[in-house]
Amino acid sequence: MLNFKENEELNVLNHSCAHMMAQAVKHLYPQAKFWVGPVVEEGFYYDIDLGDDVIHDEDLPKIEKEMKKLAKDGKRIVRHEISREEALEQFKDDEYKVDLIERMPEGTNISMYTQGDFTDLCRGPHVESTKLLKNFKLLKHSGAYWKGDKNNKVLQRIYGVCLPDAETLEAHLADLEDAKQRDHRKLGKEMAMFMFSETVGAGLPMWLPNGFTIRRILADYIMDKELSQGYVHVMTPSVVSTKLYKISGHLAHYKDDMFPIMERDGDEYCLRPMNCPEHMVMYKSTLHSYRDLPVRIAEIANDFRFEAGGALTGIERSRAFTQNDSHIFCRPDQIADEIKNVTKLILDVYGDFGFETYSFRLSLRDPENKEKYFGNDDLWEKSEAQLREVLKEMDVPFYEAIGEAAFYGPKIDVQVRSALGHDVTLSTIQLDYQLPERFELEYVDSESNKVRPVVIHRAILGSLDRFVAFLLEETKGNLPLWLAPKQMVVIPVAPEAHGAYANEVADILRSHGIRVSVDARNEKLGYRVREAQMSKIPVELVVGEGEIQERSVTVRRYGKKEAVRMTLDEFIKAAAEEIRNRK
RNA sequence: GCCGGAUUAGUAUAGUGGUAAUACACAUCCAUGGUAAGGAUGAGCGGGCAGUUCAAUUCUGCCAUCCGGCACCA
Repeated sequence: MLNFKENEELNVLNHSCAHMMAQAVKHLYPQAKFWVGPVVEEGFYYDIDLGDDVIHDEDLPKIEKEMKKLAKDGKRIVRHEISREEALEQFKDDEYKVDLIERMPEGTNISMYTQGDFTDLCRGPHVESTKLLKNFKLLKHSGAYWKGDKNNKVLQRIYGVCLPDAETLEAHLADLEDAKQRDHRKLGKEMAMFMFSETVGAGLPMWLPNGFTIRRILADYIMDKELSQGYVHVMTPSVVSTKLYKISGHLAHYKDDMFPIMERDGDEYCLRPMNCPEHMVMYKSTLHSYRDLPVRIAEIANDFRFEAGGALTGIERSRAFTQNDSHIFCRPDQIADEIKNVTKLILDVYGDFGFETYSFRLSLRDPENKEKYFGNDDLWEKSEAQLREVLKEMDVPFYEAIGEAAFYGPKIDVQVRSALGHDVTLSTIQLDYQLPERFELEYVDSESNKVRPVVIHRAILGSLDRFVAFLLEETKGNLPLWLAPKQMVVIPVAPEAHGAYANEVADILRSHGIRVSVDARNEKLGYRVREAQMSKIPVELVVGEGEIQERSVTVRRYGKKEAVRMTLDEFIKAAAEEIRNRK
């Protein structure tokens, strides 16, 4: 997928196109005032104040038509500079421009770009003439809060892309269309993985047999990994007393994102939005020696968050989900090693799934906005430095993001891009000095002093839900053999004559733990083969006269045209090997 | 939550101010087969609540859900 921001040529082209779109909008909406029109990874947009007017779907073609005219007209795009004072005078009736100009240092000149009857202040650079801007498409529009603040006025935002020629534009639009085909919500429905129901409630997924099978495999997989790394697994309740969240501080900080509190017999309860506090209480229930640390408590845990309606996105972001969570209680001198181990585990797991496009993000506090966070400056700086140090030592490439920290501490997040281009967190490692303090956690050190441990929160698969969403989009629904809910189907050529052997083959495969079914319906062989291929079953085994004679099967893999006949024993050996190797 | 859009059978879509269509899936029957759709018949549909109208799936309002963004995302 193209990155319009990083590609220099596309960047200039799209920035110029944003100006041309603004010019077209000004022609159609003379009252329009313009905020900013930057280039982003997906193309360009412009934020526009249309007074009381708003953009509707049918307005985009009208704006496009006006833009075509401007591009055909081919006016030169001319740069000139004026002083800050002149600019303030010239734009004194435009509060948005005044806002932008006032941010420039006093005494500097401000550059302006003019094309025909339209002038905008802009740093540039731009293409020479609007005639280079013929191959564009307006993609979508939306309301967008001015300066990203929900208390501000909603501006009209229009998104578009501009490419150098018609062929690349067409190819890009086709790519966008392809991405929609891999949307996990579409695949999930087609493959009967999960469902939603208005009757059950918005954002509350129900896992169908196929989806549940994958979740079970994933849960087993990750718990086995964790066991091998010295974790222990626990289970804690989804409904808890609000006392717990009063201690943790979540009730003060997180209430708006929780389901409403329940009250009965004078006690208050809530659906947990996370399970950290329960693990704190569990840790605290016994006395710990410094020799016993780290204690790594893990849980496949259901959590509930009342996500804003507009945020719900299939199983990528829902209101009920299952975390692959763990809390590592350790001594300060163990932090670096523990974070390293978790990072290694993440890389190991991503390797098993063949993921290649992800990036590590060091999520830091926003120092401008300190009231959002617990704790003092020293601790924050120390924690952030510790995480940064580990990533550097491990030579893991990462970028830093200010304002993305948890309220209790900085994080290392692993970010992936969904089919529709959302940047989402899959795995996370969080360093926390706050909860141990609030829950007064302790261990006994070598001199018999009670000392506070540190907690590392971590999720490898993140939530099973989001992980499945990403897995479906990455594989386009063509799951590897070890994960496919239905791994194989046995198709007898003539059900009456060969059905018994088909059933025998299926039984033998099942005894090897393979998820298999027999399709002995009275349908033509071609029909059953087609159905097997369409439902993306990895392996299809056709058996008829010849196979019965040889005790063999004819194997055809999903998406392959050719079929290979091999003995049942050979086949089982190869298949078991493939599943064991998680291919 | 905010701005815009959408909601027609199990699924994907079409169409209309006079109660609705196509494909696949489903059911019954016939066909009994070697790698992507054998045939016939049948059943099944306008998110909810109001309003306008002789008449609403179609127009209007409210609600719900979904979609695209925005805001949010511990």
